Amino acid sequence: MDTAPRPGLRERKKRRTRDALVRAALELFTSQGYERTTVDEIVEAVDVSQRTFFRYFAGKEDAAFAVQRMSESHFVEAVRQRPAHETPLEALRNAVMANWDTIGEAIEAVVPIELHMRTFQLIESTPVLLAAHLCRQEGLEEEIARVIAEREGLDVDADPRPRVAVALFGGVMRLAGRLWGAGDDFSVAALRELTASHLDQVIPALARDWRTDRSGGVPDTR
Amino acid sequence: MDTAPRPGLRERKKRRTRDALVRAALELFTSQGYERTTVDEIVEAVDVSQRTFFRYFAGKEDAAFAVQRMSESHFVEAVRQRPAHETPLEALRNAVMANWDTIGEAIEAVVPIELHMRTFQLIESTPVLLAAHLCRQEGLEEEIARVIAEREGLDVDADPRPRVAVALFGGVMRLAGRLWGAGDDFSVAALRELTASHLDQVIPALARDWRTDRSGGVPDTR
DNA sequence: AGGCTAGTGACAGTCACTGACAATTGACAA
DNA sequence: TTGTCAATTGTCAGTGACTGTCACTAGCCT
Repeated sequence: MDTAPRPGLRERKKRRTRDALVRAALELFTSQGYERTTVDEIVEAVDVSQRTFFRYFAGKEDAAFAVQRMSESHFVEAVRQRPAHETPLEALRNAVMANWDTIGEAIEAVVPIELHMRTFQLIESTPVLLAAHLCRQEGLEEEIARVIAEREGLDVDADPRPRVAVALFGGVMRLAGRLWGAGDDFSVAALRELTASHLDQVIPALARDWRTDRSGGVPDTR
Repeated sequence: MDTAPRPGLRERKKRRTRDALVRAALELFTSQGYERTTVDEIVEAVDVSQRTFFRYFAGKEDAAFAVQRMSESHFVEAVRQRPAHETPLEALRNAVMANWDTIGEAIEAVVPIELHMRTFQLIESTPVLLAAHLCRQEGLEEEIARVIAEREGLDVDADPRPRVAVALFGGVMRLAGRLWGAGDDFSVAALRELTASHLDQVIPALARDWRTDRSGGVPDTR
């Protein structure tokens, strides 16, 4: 395993340009709004041609999700490496939590965490970005459903449970994210707390008897 | 209540133009692809100026969802009018089914049903449209969650169950839609069948004892 | 050193979308 | 019936995202 076999000057330069573009883009997006920021402004801040921007990113939108992508793939990996004795929802919950602790440095290498947090809110409050976010979210859920199915030795296409479990999980996560964005404490800790409390409210409810217990968080209500 | 107090020539003309634009747009989108269809092609087919198109629709995307919007608002109304004795998920299930029977004519007044079905597939297979679809879907779910909460006399913000139930329902619907699009029978009946069978598989599973019954469709699997 | 090639910039062009203003046309009253 | 008002529409010009092309620069490799 050679994770860093001397990147070479060219590679280093590319990455520096790319990171600079991401930083500039997020900084501008969060400070003056996504729509009100032009690609020209971004490339001017980094001093490269517009054409170069579009060689690094498929579009303006793509730049906004650059950091999210890191976090997401990191999360999938975290789920994959959860011990087999955990139930699916436990594994997912623990993976999110662990992710918050370990992803920090990787993000900070590109942009300040604080900027990443502001970007998160930006996405939630910008229709075009929210749409794109939900779409990639669905792709992520499909991927995770497959990981879960494999863990449990199930066939994703035959047994709907992995997908349902992941959809439920995703729904709760999204709800927590929305509430965090609507609140007034925009710290990482606050998001962590909120996520944890929501997950801890739902998971035990699913493990309990859903039929006789009416106070849990069960959808068979009347 | 006067639902049709003589629309007036002006109104009739507006509606005719709008419908023609929708028809032309969907026809072109489904036959040559959404991205590969320009607004100029659409307006040329109807023989109006491009500016007029953008006065009727917020964007190219907006035209693609014109019929969906009808169907959705019709569905919300259907849910609202379900008898109170049905459980939330029963009400949702029955509303979808009833919707398939009654929405037909309203759609046919604008575009052929068959075109609407092809549009559905188009949305599922076009990333930009899918993103927009998921976004508006989320909005719809929020609206329905409120309707359900009201039916059951609950507070949406205090009790998560309405939202969870609706999210679950939405997830199943989306899954059915995806499978239909991936299959080879593109008829309305096929989608109806698929939707029904999926719903009928999940709803009883939720009503049963989720803890002891391991074959249902329950997310607390191991 | 010198050739190879990836990465870049400059330029022109397409397409979605918008603001402004003028021309048209249905609505309605005198 | 006719004249006025207001809604609809067309024309024109402009912005901004995004793409293809081509020449050029700069790491890389022998």
